[in-house]
Amino acid sequence: MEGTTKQFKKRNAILACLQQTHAHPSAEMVHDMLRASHPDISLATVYRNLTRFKQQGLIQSLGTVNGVERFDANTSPHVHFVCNCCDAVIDLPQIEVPQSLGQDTEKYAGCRVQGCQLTFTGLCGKCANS
Amino acid sequence: MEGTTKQFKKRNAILACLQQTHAHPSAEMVHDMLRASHPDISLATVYRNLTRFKQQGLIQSLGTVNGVERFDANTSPHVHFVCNCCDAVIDLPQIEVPQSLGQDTEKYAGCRVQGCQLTFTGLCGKCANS
DNA sequence: ATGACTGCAAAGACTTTGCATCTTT
DNA sequence: AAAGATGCAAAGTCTTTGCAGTCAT
Repeated sequence: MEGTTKQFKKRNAILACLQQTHAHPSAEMVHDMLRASHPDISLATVYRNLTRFKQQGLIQSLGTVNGVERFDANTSPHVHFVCNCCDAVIDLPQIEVPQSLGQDTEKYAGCRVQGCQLTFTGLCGKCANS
Repeated sequence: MEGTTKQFKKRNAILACLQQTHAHPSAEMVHDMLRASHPDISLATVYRNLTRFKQQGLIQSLGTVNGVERFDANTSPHVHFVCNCCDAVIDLPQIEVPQSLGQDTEKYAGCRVQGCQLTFTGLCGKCANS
């Protein structure tokens, strides 16, 4: 068979991994997660494919948390919370950034806004209670 | 004299540099800017003092832009615009993130919010017209 | 003397890249 | 055979750190 999910195609596994998790993983986290099913997958392949997916718009980067880039397969704009203690990243699909803020930005900065990212930081539930 | 601004005290020069610019510089940008007045300043000293200022709360990090950390001596929470083309960072003191969003975040994520960062991205005035 | 700050170079952490190999068409 | 994907190791960037020398008190 020649479908899109041949077992030896690691690219699909990497994308699937990102789509199935809510952990907003780093390259190394993806690598670790895939080791069970693909014992010989290399970190370079993970990096190469993450870069590719990013360029294709299949995933987005959340920027770096403690020096490490984190990724999200949910490319629709949404708000995140990052725990200062354990580096967990939590989605907040319920929250919306008022459109007017983008318009104000264009007005005040004389720029053209293409995207926006709102990130709250603090302590996640677990870390707050320990 | 023994004031706080002895010429051989580079720490003050680094902080002053950050306070006097709106460029939200990286360590290397600070280093370059200070070379004129302090020809022998080392990049390590800049990094060391930036780390120190951050810990002391004298400056804040904006996170990384294209893999390079950027700093701001304005520690009051405020919105930024980052140009995708030239990496310029622009302050938007006029814009405010509704308080309610932080409260909603605590509610939905079950977390304790300590800070928030809103960053718009796009093309700055210069890059949009060229 | 003691403690603090710095330059330099080495080390570290994260990411990218060159090359040979293997797979797929 | 040709194009593409991958592993491995080397290289590259950005940042931190160890150590010795300098300055301040």
